[in-house]
Amino acid sequence: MPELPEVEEVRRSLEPELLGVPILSVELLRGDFLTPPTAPLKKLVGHAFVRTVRHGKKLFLIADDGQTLLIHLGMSGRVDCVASDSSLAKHTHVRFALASKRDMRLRDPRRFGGAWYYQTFEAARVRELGALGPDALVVTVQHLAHWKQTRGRLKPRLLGQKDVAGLGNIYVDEALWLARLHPLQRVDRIAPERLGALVAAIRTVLEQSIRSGGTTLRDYRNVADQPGEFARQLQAYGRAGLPCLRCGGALRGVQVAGRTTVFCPVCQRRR
DNA sequence: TTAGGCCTGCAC
DNA sequence: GTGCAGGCCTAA
Repeated sequence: MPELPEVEEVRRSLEPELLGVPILSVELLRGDFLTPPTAPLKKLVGHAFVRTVRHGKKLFLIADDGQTLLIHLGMSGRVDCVASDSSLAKHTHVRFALASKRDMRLRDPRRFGGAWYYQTFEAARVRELGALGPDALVVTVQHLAHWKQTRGRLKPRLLGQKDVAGLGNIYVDEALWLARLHPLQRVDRIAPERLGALVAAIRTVLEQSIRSGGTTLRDYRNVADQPGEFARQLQAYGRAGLPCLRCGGALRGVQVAGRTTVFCPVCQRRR
């Protein structure tokens, strides 16, 4: 579900609900959703989150004393902001009651996501960002210049989060389609101008999706339970067999690194 | 580099 | 019932 645009929409829609509002109580309903499971969440009571930071698909909530909660939404995670007296939805794992008489609730049926507690934001960023590449919204050609000296295929590398952070299956396919690059293109053989096209396409696709509130295929919702509207603008993802909106040829569906992949065999030539 | 595992829900 | 799903980690 959530890739960079969806996490960004969650962040933006969460801020007005959360920032500066004192936390009245914290309830961990499912211990193994939190790392470490024994983290002193109660120490957040009396404090307020005052800042949010997103890097790739990771969302940091930073309290006024530095305590930091990292949220990763995995495949089915969501953050709900609802009245504190509203009934508890199934698969709600953490509940923050706020002085506004509203709750922030972390919910995740498949539990591929989770929450991580840190005493300080610095500790969180050291631990969480160490292995991540630059955020996909600000990645540049210079960041990818070292690809010339490395092996690997384009789509798996973009999904790996180490070169660029924030792309998942949907937006990789969209960006590759826009940049006219084949998903199995060797990264060391991408011409400089094609690399520029890739970086530009990544930014374009992500910014357009953010403007639409992200992509809702089925589950994704922002904190106010609103879906994203980018699904209708998808050019490649989910369109295998349908005509390419650029050349009219049939889009092809294949498996790449075990992931469903759609591309245009005419526009996206392998070099 | 690929396959499998982690989980649940949903379409078929 | 089977197969599949937007993520990501581990092991072979």
